[in-house]
Amino acid sequence: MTIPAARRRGRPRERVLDAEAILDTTLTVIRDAGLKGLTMRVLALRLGVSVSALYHHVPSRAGLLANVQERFAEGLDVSGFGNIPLREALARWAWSYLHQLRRQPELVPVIVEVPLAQAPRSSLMYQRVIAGFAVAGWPEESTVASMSVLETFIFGAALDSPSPDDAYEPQGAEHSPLLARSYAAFSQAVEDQEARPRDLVFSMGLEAILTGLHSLWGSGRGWARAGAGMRPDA
Amino acid sequence: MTIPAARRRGRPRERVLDAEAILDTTLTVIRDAGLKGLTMRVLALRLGVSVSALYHHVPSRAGLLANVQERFAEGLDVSGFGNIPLREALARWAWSYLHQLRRQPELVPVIVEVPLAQAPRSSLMYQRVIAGFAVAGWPEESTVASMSVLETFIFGAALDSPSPDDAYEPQGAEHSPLLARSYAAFSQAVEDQEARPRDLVFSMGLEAILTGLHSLWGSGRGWARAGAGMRPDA
DNA sequence: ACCTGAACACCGTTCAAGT
DNA sequence: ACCTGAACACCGTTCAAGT
Repeated sequence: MTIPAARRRGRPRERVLDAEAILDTTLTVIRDAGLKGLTMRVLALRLGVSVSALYHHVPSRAGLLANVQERFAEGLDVSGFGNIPLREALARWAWSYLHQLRRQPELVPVIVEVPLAQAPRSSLMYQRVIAGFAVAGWPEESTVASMSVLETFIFGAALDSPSPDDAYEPQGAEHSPLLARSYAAFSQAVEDQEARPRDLVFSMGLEAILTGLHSLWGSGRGWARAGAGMRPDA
Repeated sequence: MTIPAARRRGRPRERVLDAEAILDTTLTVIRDAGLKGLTMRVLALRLGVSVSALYHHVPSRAGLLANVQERFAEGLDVSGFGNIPLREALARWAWSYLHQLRRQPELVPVIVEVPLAQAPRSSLMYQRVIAGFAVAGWPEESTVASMSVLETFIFGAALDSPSPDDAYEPQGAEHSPLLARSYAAFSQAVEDQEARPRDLVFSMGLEAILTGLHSLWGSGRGWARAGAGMRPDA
């Protein structure tokens, strides 16, 4: 890191910034200091400019995060759809989705909260997934909801990523032998599978969802049964 | 709202605050102004005290949020476990969980991020759920992970709550007839079921997960199959 | 012990002044 | 057009001074 050359007051002869460079540095800062650590001052410091210089290339901090979301969607693995069996293509997509969210858990709120309207490139990703369902012969009415179910599960799985692996350890276990035994049994399975707890939970949930969805839409009962889980008191 | 009587400088004759009152007002503020809107200044203003007075009853803003999490766990419906069929008890619990998160979506990060170590009362809730699995005869090694899968899905479902119902509407649909048809078919199902899109997705996911988990652990193959969804390239 | 008021070290955003 | 520096209206937290 060289000491940035002091810049005089007016417009420099060569342009110093562009949106791309700002985005790159944004991701680095988020990785290093988290979303809360992403401040315009820190960003400016890393880029060697003044804070207000950023506003010539990015409308606001929120606009910056929309760019983050766009780049994220392009990083997901949709290569399986149409090329390998759907179940494997979905697993590949889901794991890449989770993996990318886990690599930067601080991005989860960004991905979830940025409206799709501000991220047109993200919908290209969705097209690939839906097309995968269609090619595999799933009824058209089932595909959007099925994808949403998977995405919902993935978001949830990404949420507890910051927590340590022993977050499953109960607090008041000494007061409940059953709870203690259950956690011990789960820990044993984790050991046997040579996996991390959260990975085992994710793979089990993924397997259950894919199996469940298939049974739902293969049974020919469709929404009649898919809606069976409606809230009792709704 | 009466104009608060001006308070003199020293210790008042009667105590003005306590942790319970602060928690009540905290929830009100979060409901009105969101988590970002929860500032110590706003909180103090609503309570009619100075900002620094809060620190006599609460260690920090984070400590305040731990209290929020504790109260949340006590509001979940675990009444079904041990009393009605497990599948229905789980559905009741899951819907109450989701419903409470949806009522205050801003609470999601609080619930997820506050370490269980700081919320001992939350683990009482988990005990009830695990006991429900046990009574229904599920293998001990399956219960913790099964509950986690459900919780993961619930968290994910709560995340997109702030987004409007038409968030499922694609952006570039005009470029993809398939995507347009799929969304239309889903919308039709929503109309037929007289449900909101996100409710339909949740009930479908819940149904799929319960069916899938049952098939997983009823097949006698247990983790061997539950682990089948492991990341291909892991 | 419990409250007030002032202070400290931060934020995101705006804008006149410079080239 | 594009950068700087100062300003504005906010944060959470601390602490001496008061009763």
